[in-house]
Amino acid sequence: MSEITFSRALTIGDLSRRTGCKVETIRYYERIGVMPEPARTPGGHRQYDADHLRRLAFIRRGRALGFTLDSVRGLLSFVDGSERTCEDVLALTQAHLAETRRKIDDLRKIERVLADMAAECA
Amino acid sequence: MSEITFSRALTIGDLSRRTGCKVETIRYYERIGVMPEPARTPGGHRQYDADHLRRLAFIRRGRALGFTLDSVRGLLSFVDGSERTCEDVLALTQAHLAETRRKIDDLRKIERVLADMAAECA
DNA sequence: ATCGTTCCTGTAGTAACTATAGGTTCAAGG
DNA sequence: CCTTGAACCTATAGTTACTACAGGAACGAT
Repeated sequence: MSEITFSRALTIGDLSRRTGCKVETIRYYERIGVMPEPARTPGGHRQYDADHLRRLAFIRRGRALGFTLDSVRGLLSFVDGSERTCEDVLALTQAHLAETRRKIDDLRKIERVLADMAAECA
Repeated sequence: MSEITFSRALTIGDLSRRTGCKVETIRYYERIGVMPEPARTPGGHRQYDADHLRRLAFIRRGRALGFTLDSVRGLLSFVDGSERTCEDVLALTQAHLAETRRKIDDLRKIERVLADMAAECA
C-alpha cells in the first residue's frame, strides 16, 4: 500500500535530512559496517535508496533509545536474512522484548515524575 | 511508608551492586559533578546514603533510555531544589515529556517488530 | 564557463564510560 | 594484635560512538 519509492537516488544529505542523522555519522556507520556501501555516481558521490533510508531510521531509533550499536547490529541481522534457527530468533527477540518492555516501564516512571512536577506548578 | 534506611553507610561497591553501575562510573560521575562528593572514612573510603542511591538510580535510568548526561543534569536540577519560576519548570517538563512520549512510541514500534518476528517463527 | 552548495577523504576532537597499574584501607579470622 | 584477601584509593590510558574540521573535487543552476 504505502510503498516508499523515489524517482532519483538520494544523496547523503537527503538521507541526513530525512533521518536527522548527521552526514558524518552516516559515513561513520558505513565505515564500521552497520550501513552497507551504497552505489556511487561517476564522480564518487554516494547514492542511496529507500532500503538505506529504512535501515538508517531503524538504527537511529534504536540508538536514541539507549541500545548499543552492537545490540542494533544484532537486531539488524534479522533483516539481513542470515540463516538462523527458529530457536535463535526466539531467544534473541525474547531478550530484546524484555529489555524493550523494561525501558517502556522506566519511561513511564519518568513521564509520571515530570507530569507531577508540571501539575504541582499549575 | 516505604522509606529506605540503612544502619551503616554504603560503600561504593554496595552502590554499584544495587544500581548495576560500575564503580569507576560512579567515581566518574563524582568527578564531573552529577553525583555529589560523599562523606569519607578516616582512611578515605567513600560513604554513601539512601539519597545517593536514589540519585544514582535516576541517572542510570535516564542514561539507559538515551538521555544525555546533560539532559539528566537538567532533570536533576529539579531535585536539587534550585529556585526556578513556574514557567521554567513547565517549559522544561513539557519538553522532556514530549521526548519521553516519543521514546515510548518508538519502543512500541520496536516491540511490535520483535513480537512479529517471534510469532512468525512459532 | 562559473559559482555556490554539497560532496569527498582523512584526521583530530568530544562525551561517556571502562580498564589497568600501583598502592592503601578495611574487617574477619587466627 | 596481626595478618591477609577483598575492596578501596588516585591517576591515567583506552574504547565506543559520534562530531567537527581541513583541504579539495563534483554537482547543478545560471
